[in-house]
Amino acid sequence: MRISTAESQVMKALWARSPLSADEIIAALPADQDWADATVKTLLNRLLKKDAIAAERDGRRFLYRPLVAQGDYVHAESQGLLDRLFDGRLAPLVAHFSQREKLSDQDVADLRRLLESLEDGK
Amino acid sequence: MRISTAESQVMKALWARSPLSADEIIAALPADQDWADATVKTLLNRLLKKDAIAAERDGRRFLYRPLVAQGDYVHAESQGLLDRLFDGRLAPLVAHFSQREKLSDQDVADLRRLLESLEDGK
DNA sequence: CGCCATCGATTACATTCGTAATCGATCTCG
DNA sequence: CGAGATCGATTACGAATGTAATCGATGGCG
Repeated sequence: MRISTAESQVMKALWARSPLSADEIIAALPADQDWADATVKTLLNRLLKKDAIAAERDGRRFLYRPLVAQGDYVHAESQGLLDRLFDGRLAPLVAHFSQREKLSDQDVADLRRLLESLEDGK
Repeated sequence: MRISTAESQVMKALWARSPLSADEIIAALPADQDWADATVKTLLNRLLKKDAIAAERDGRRFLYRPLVAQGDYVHAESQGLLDRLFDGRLAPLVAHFSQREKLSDQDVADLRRLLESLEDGK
C-alpha cells in the first residue's frame, strides 16, 4: 500500500515526534502547507486504512503514531527512483548531479567523508 | 506539466532513439510492459498535449520525437526526491543507502572513482 | 439540563493516471 | 471501385489523489 506525497507530509510530522493528536499534527505541519483541518483528518484516515499509522484513544481524541518506519518509506521511494531512472544503481545518480554541476563543495566533502568512513569501517 | 511514470516509459523509448512511429515505440517498449496498442496511443496523445513530444507527419503516420530532454526529466525527478526526503542534499541519500548496507562494492568503487575524477578535474 | 464547540467519520468532488475500446478517416489490395 | 486494414483522435472508466465540507456523537460551559 503506497503512501502518497500528501500523506507523507503527515507521516513526516509523526516521524519527527509521536504520538500526536490530530491537532498537534496540524500544528506541526510546515506553515506553507496550509491545509484545512479537514484535509489532514482525511489523510489521517487514509493512512489508518492503509495501516501506515495506528490510533490510540486518549479520552476524547486519538493519538496517532507511525507503523511504517521512516527508513522503510525513504528506502522504498529512493530505490524506486534509482530503479526507474538509474538502472537501480546509486553511482549513476551521483554522476548525473556531477555532470549537471549540481554538486556543491559541501556535497563533495560530505561524500568524501562518507567514503572514508566506509573504508575505515571495512 | 508533469510526465507520469507510464508516460515516461514512452519517453524512454524516444530518448533511446527518435524519431519513431507509434508502431516502433510499441515495439521498443520492454516486453514485460505489455500494453494494448491503444494505451500507447493514449500516452502519446497526452505527451503531445503536454508538449513533451512533437509529432511530424510522415505520409500516413506520424513520427514522434522528444521535446523534453532526458536529462531535464531525470534531474527534475531526482531533485524532487532529494527535496522531499533528504533536505535537498545528495550526501544524505548516499548515507541512507550506506546505513542500510545497500551499497555494493561496485557502488562504492564507482563513487570513489567519481570523486577522484572530480578532484582531478578541479 | 441544554446548547454549542469539538472530534473523528462519512461523503464529496474535480483531476490525474492507468488502461483501453471505439470511431472516423484514409489507404491498399483484390 | 469497394471492403477491410490501419492510423490517429475521441471517448470511457475505475482507482488514486488532493482538497475539503458536512454529519453525528460527545463533552464542557453556562
